[in-house]
Amino acid sequence: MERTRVIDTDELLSIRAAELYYEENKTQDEIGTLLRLTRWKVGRLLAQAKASGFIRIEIVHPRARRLSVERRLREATGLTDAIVVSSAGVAGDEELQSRTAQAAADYLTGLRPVPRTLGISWGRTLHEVALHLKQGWAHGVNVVQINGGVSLNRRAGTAAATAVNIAHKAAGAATLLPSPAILERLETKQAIESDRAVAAVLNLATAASAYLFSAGQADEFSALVDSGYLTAEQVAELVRKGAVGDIVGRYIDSNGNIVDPELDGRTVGIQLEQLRQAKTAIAVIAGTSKHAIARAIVGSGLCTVLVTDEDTALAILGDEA
Amino acid sequence: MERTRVIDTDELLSIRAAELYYEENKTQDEIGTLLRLTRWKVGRLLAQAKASGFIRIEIVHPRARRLSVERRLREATGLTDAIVVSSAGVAGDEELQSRTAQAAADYLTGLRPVPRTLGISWGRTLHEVALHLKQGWAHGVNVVQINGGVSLNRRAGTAAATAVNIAHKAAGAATLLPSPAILERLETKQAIESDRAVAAVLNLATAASAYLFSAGQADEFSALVDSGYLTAEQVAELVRKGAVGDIVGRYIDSNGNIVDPELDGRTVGIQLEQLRQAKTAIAVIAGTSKHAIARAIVGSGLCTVLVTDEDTALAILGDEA
DNA sequence: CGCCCGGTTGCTCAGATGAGCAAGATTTCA
DNA sequence: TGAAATCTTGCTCATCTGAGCAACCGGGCG
Repeated sequence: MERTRVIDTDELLSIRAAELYYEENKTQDEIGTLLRLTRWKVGRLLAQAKASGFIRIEIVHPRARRLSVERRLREATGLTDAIVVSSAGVAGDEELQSRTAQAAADYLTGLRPVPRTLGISWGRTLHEVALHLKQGWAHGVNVVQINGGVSLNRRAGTAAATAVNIAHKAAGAATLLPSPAILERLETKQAIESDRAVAAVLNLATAASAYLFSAGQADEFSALVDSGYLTAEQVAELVRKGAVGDIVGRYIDSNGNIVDPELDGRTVGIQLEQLRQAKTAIAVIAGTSKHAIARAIVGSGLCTVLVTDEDTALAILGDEA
Repeated sequence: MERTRVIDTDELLSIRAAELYYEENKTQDEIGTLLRLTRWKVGRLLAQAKASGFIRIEIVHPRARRLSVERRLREATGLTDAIVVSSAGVAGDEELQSRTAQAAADYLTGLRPVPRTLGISWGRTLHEVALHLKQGWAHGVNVVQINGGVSLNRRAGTAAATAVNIAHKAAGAATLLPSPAILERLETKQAIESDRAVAAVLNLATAASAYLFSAGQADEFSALVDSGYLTAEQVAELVRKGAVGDIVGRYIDSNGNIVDPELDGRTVGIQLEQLRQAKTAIAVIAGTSKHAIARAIVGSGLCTVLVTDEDTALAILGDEA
């Protein structure tokens, strides 16, 4: 900290002017009289104060977005769209996730063209997005799961419920993927994928007109560990190999590459290439623990649209301060 | 927390409008086109957003003051003047004290009429005020100490140095009060007060045209404990009797009354009545631990001017939130 | 069925503000 | 020192914005 920085007279004046302008809402003219300056000088001081960052304007509201950050994200990453919710005055990660989910629901509702088929993953975040969607948010959107996980999930049915909920609220049908997320043996996985019922769903998923998914961090709190697909040790091993998190059940490193091809081979769901080639792939990611995976996803083109919180967005932009 | 509060359409619109206005700085007209509203509606939405408190404007600068809080303080307490420094983006109490001391120095520099004799107390805060004063801040201001404490002070001379420093920078003379702050026996105190040298200083102090002083909290970290005048146990006992802190060495309760008349009788310095009757009595008080004593001082008319930090000011106003 | 009333909308108009320009002040460098 | 270069100042003018007003809308009530 530079304790002894020189503060020149104009800087002080600009602060006095700002106080009178923003706190006392006097006109620049009145301030001019008070400080014995012309009103033009006051205007310039004010502009200077803004430019130096002494004036901070925050919009404090759960639905507030950070348009300037969104713009920077779009420009820096080539995303089609970026939605960044403000974290001003937020207590914890939970509130942040809720706000982000709300924003994702809003985005989905306003999405044009309306997707005929929407491929979705499952998890806490997606579940919350479903909750925030309003009845009738669209008409005739069919929903299809893009990765396995229904049966083994501890709170059985959350994954299915998410898909059904989203479809129902859009007066469409839900198609579930009746398969575990990860199988123990490659042969089992190949067998299940060749099953007509499963193959049909995967084909539908591959042909979806838009995707909506979240991502998980790579640690012992991951949903895949929680659901019993992986042990904490297995995840720790993946981390050693460079994993930063998972997306549709597949663990990737910071460059967006599959970390463990063998494991990946046993994972049921669409391929990452599908997401990379999709015209609309919406990633919804919030919370401090997901900065790394968010960065990896955006950096490697796994989504075209990112819905996230301000801190995650700034982490992606490399703006730690 | 009300999670399910209804957010009406206008509220959401006003947030969108605010984002475009403050973050993207578009004109109200442009926003109107974007949101399919007339520019008047946009203006009203913006006004509504401000009125609802969704727009927060902060001036982030070490020298920034909170004029609105100052005004409220003046109105609520009848103070002649109130100076409140912003605590926006402040790390710890130390930074807060430094800012407040700076503000006190500024106030003193601008004080009119310039006092011929300035009565001051001593302590960490006053020392820092002295440091922040600029060479030549006034011409011919004489400084006189208003309470004892020179000799016993651990870092001997700080108290004296403060007075000398302030006087020197104003091309004036310093008069020191050559006495301990508190004496062990009443007789000793009476003896020392009747000594010609001491009596003369006290007379001068009583006749000062303005006073500048700080205050101490009542706990084991008090400067009087630190200097060896009182033990931690004695202070604890004072607290039991209702003490919230000390001012010019005298402990008062939340109503501004002397807590322990016996102890007070052994304390050397001007009487609190002197401060109450003074035309200009400037109190400089900063930090979370001093909220109670600040409140007591202001509430009981012990100062005409208060220089403090935002949190302390809000505590005095009863605005915890 | 018509009327009244609170609330909202679009507008006029005056005051507030920012962009751009030319004159004046200050610094820099030969 | 002198002159060029740069910065600062005060100004004009066009635009932006808020106050206040009249018209309008929707619903309750006689």
